[in-house]
Amino acid sequence: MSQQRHGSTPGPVRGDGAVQAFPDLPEATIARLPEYLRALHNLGEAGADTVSSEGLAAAAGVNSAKLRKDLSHLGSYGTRGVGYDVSLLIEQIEYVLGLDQRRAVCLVGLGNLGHALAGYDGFASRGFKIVALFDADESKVGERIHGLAVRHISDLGRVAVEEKIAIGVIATPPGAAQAVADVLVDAGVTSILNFAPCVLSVPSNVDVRKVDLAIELQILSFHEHRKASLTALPGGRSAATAGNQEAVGS
Amino acid sequence: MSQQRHGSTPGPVRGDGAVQAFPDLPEATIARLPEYLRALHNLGEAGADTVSSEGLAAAAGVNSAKLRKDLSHLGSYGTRGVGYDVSLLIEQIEYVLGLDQRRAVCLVGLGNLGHALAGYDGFASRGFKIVALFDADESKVGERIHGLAVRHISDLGRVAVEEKIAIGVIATPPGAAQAVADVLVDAGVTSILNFAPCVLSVPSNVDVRKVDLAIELQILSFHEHRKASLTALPGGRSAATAGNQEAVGS
DNA sequence: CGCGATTTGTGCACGCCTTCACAAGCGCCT
DNA sequence: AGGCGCTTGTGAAGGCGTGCACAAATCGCG
Repeated sequence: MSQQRHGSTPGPVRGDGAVQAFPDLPEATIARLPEYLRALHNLGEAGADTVSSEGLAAAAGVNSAKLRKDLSHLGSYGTRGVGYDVSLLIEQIEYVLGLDQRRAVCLVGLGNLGHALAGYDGFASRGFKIVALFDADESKVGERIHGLAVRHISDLGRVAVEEKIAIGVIATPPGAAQAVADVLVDAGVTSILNFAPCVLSVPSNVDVRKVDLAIELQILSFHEHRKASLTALPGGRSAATAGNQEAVGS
Repeated sequence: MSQQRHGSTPGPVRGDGAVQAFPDLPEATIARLPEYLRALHNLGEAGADTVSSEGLAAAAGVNSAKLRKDLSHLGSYGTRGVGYDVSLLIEQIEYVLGLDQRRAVCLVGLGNLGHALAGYDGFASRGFKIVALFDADESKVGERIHGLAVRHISDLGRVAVEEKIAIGVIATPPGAAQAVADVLVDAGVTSILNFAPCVLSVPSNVDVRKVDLAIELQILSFHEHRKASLTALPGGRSAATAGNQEAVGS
């Protein structure tokens, strides 16, 4: 595979033919890279030229040691005594995440949530382009949402192949989600973002990420429950968690 | 503290006064409980009376050993040789998650996403009730969304106290999120669900969960990137000929 | 009543991730 | 040029979570 991002600076480049993609970035690291990226963009717009691991870690809400280890995993080079070059680091992370290539996204299910997702700025601004919308409801077909016409779900398979859809977003009711996933998989889609509250069965080469808004609330509810049962007890520190969330007292 | 769900079956009850809420459920377990709960509801509606750990694990998409360990953590008792009583387990999990108490939720920011969240069925169906909507845009104030009037954000603090808001949902642009969080915290809200793509600073007794749709896509993008670099190798499959090679179907 | 089939609950080992602490490296100032 | 302060990159330790494998327990049946 060619496609080395820029030949100028040294980096994790294998000069000898095979690039071997990415050795084995820890999943936890990958999940944090987008956060670093956003922080870096903010810093860049603020005029910063370089950042220390401490500064970037604070901006991203993580431990500085963790940040350094994450960046070291992807072979990124900062400069000791100085920090990281902001724009260089942005390039590197975007390359690792594959954001230098635009990926076509389709959205299936245009209920409440799907409607909002279709117009969500965050997608376009991060290099993702929604190229097709689908719904099973005939009455919705043809409707234009944020400049894109809704198609009937029976066209999903064909269009997904034609448009080289890379990522499918499922925002249907749970009952329809598995069928949609099957069609997407048949069409060669290998990444699915699932908003439907159900488990999807897919081949092992397909990645599925799930976002369930109700689950998030239930997790918060648990912590509320826990905290509430502690406030009854005496003692100052009512709900001192050994805690997950970062809590910069500022 | 009282509120022991049913005195009949033995459980994680401390007969001696202090109940001490929940010992220390692993965070990973807590995150899975809502998934189990949903699977249980499905099974219950399907007429199942009891479930084996194997069956429930399949329905929830996890390993059966993990499921058993999770349930054992909260002291739940199944019956060896039989399985778990569906309705009893539902009760237990709902109790642990604190879903037996209705928690008031407010939603701040009624853009694209906020609008959808206001009408999202998943909240109400899980026992959460959105009791107030806020936005900074004067032109939106007074508008009724799914039966609830939008109030101006300057009322947030007062209303949050009056309505005993337990959970605040932030769906504002990132620039406004921190200010909203500060107001919520001042009003005594100790749980925040943040959809804005930014880091929030809150006191350590406040729990923040973050949902960032763009991050999910970027993680998928990485895996696409990684997979794409492998398709160059033999056995590579082109999108067109992607036969549906079944994975573990149900 | 006893036995076998079945399923839960859990001790244990392994691997991943986080965190600390520090040596190595870089730039700047004198 | 040399030394000093600052920051990165990383070895090592500890904690957490996962999954295996099996003992304990319960039910049903002969």
